[in-house]
Amino acid sequence: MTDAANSDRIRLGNLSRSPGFLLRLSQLQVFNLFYEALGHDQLRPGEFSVIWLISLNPGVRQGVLAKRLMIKPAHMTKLVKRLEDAGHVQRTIEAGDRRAVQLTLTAKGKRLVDARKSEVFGYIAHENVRLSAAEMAELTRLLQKFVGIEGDSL
Amino acid sequence: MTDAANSDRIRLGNLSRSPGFLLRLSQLQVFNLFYEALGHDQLRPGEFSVIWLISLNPGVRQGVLAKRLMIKPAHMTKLVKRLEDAGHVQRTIEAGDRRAVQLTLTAKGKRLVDARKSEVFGYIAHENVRLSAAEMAELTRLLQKFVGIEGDSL
DNA sequence: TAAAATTAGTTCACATGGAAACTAATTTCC
DNA sequence: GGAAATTAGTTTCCATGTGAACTAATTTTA
Repeated sequence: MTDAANSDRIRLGNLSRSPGFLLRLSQLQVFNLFYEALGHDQLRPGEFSVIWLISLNPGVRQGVLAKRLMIKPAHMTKLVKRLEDAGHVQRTIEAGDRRAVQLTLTAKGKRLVDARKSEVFGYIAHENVRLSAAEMAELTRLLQKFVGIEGDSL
Repeated sequence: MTDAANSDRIRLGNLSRSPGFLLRLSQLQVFNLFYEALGHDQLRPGEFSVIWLISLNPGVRQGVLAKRLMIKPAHMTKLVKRLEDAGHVQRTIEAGDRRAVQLTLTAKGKRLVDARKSEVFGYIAHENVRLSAAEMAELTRLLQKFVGIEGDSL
């Protein structure tokens, strides 16, 4: 039973140092924490990101949002449609350029952001995580640099 | 044109410090690097992980692999079937427990691992990345700790 | 030892996200 | 000013991955 075939402890070799693999595992773990904390309602991470950015940037074009969030335009169309159907987002054809769609929050959307923001930005409690507060801060700093986000709001 | 509605520079607020968001962006970036370096053949990250682990742990059960890689059993079935159809993996019903499936590499599978491993573990060149070698090492260390992988092979 | 519970894996139906082709509006370039 | 190119967004179809229900084999328990 100490044989690799039957043990749960398997050798990872270089995979245990592979950033891609570690990022994938990390993201799955964070997703699980998110859903434990916020899954009770239907709010999903991507959806909150979108309404959050609309609340900070009212009137933003959905293409600009897609680019910043690295969501493909085709997917963004569906995401925004869901948010519109749910009554959180208002779509407006831009006056100057009738191809473009401007996004704003409805009153309901604003209430949702307000009600959930503290949970959304606080669901990674240090009790649930193997890193200290200082390590978590350093991890965040390195990830920011890795993806090219430097300041607070850019 | 400096208005949020029309600018590509949008405010992120707290999202710019959200580990979940940063992990997602990081993973997309790493995926892109992987596909630039290795996309020419059909090898995908998940598939390589599987044959890599089989090469290090011959005879491993596919359920054990699924658990370690955080792949759902239903998906693992399809993944392994693809690898079997491609002639990389051999499935064997375990003698002692006929419910279980043991995985080993074929000669072709071994050749694939050997041929690609240096690329797979080296595609994140420091030229392509905003972090120094030391920062990359620290990021890797923190991610390992975050997901609970401590030593090399566990 | 027979019935109940658990475990390993599979199948099927669905959801999530992406690529390619498309429409409509705008800009560029003779 | 009109054809060609570009841009914003949408639609359609497909690949990837998951949940739930299922089969078969094994273990537990009364």
